Amino acid sequence: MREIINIAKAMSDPNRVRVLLALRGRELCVCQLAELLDLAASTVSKHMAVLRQAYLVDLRKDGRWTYYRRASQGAPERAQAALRWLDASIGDESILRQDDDRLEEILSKPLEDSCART
Amino acid sequence: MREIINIAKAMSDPNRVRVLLALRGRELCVCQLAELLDLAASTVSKHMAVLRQAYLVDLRKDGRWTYYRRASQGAPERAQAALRWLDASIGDESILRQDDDRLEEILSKPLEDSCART
DNA sequence: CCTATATTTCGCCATATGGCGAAATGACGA
DNA sequence: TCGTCATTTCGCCATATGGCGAAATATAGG
Repeated sequence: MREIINIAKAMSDPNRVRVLLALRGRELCVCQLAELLDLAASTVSKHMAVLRQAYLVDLRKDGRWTYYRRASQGAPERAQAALRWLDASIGDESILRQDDDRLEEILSKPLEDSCART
Repeated sequence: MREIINIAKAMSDPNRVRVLLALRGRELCVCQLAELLDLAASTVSKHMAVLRQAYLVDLRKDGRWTYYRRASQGAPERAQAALRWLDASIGDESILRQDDDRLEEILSKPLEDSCART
């Protein structure tokens, strides 16, 4: 029950859903996510902790950077199934298309442009 | 997106999850649910409005009573899929077994015993 | 019409949540 | 060792949420 609630809570915020969708097929670091969502890094960090507690994302630390990616095979089936549900249920919305465009731009430039942008 | 969020929010409260599980294969009226959860009827009513807005439950009015049941075929696929996810993901927990027992008892007695219990 | 009763709506309160900036932490490179 | 920078943690604020009881609504039955 606790796990179900954690997953549902994690998915009940628009910014966290946008993160999960942005992480389809790639990993992103906190400052890239912060730029995408236009939120403070501390806020993104808090969101990622919620997603992690639900086992929806995993992290990989590389030097100063923390890269988040979607939960993999090792994750509880509940969490994997929730991600499949999200992917199957999400519609075609302008904000998501905007995120896709924005992401492409973010990924095409050096990391320093996303981080260190005070 | 809005719909995804509504569904996730609806499933992010323990009492609402208990309701959804109690409604597997049957319909229940507000006072039966209130007795099961040991909550005020007004609180249950509010919970049911949240579930309804997410298209997870439907209602049928019969005289003074309002019976709620799980969303049927007519409901959005997103909602049906969410219920399937819940059923598949929920574990075997003592509170749920207690609910099952409690429900059996509630259903075995006349409706008046659940309602009008001021 | 009047009463009883099931439900919903309305106010209210306590707690949870999401946002920020500042401070703490950890790693890199000089 | 020191400074820089990405991230997290902390403290704060505004709003959302879940709970209740009282009042409003709706229906059954005198």
